[in-house]
Amino acid sequence: MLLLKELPTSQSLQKLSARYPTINIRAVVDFIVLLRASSDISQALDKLLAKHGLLQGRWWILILLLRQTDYSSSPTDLAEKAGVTKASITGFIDSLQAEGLVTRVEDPTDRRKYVIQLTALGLKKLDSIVPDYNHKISELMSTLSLTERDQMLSSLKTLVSHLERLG
Amino acid sequence: MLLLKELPTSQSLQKLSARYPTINIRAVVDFIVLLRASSDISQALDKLLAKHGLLQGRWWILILLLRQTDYSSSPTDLAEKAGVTKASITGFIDSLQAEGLVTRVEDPTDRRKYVIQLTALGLKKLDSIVPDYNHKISELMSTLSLTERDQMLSSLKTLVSHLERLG
DNA sequence: AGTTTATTGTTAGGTACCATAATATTTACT
DNA sequence: AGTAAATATTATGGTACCTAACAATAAACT
Repeated sequence: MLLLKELPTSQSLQKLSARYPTINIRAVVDFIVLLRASSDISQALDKLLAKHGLLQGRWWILILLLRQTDYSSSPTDLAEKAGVTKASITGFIDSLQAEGLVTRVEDPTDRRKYVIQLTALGLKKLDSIVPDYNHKISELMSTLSLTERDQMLSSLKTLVSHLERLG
Repeated sequence: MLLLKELPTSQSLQKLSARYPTINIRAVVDFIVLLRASSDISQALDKLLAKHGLLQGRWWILILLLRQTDYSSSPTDLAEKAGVTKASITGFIDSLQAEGLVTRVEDPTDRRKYVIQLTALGLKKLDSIVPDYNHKISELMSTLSLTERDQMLSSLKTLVSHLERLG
């Protein structure tokens, strides 16, 4: 998603303030700095996954399967847990199946259903990524103390719980 | 971007820990909570903009133009400040121009160049959005004290400055 | 038992947001 | 004058979504 690299300068803020006198500059700047940082972190994760030949969509589907008993789940369940439509899940499954990382297994009790399951190859792939992923995430997060992390996450949760103020 | 709605449960974490004993659970959970919050905030902004008939890409281009003297800038400059390629900018400009929000003005001194400028309609559109946007962002951010915001942003900046640890 | 309703997953078609590579035009350099 | 560099666009393609319509099946109702 497009997001400005260039944060507002004091000059451009003065300009904005002149045209929109009621603006709360501090709030608007804080907000964009927050968005910018979030986006940078997400993009860094993209880059890490790309090194392992994965993209975010497929990655999170694999992680969801890893969490399940038998490493398997239904498309509907995956859709709910991933927060996308079933139609979107179909695409991800197609792509993962094409690489042999998951299979569609027919449900014996209900012929409408499929069980999506990690293959041995899929699990092997995760084994080759997750330890490295864990280590790097741990390295990154350890640049903050536990207290700082608590405070940061607590603030973020406060914001999230008030997001209806934007709508 | 796909991002899990479903955060890990203690059960799934135990499972993960069994398979990957070196995992730093706290770090991995903190990281996904951070991503989840960031994504929620970004999506809430999408929703706010959608109400005004805009999407993030076009919105940020308009904001960039608003910051410039004469509300105008070159495609190359916009590309740099937005952090996308010039080819991508061409698409955004096409779309904005189709709605009459910006114009392409030929540069009199260099016939390769165009100046992208907000139209009166574009400015009117911003005038109809920005005060509302400002007010809502201000409302949202005011759920945190200035100190909390400072701490949160400072922590985020620390993380961003160490992102090379992921790569 | 037969009909309607609901559920499951896929397909079809479309949009937004990006990238790379190739191209045309124009300017700058030597 | 000839080559190199810069500017913007087009062409092409990929990822990540969506909605709406569909086919198959199962469940509920009468």
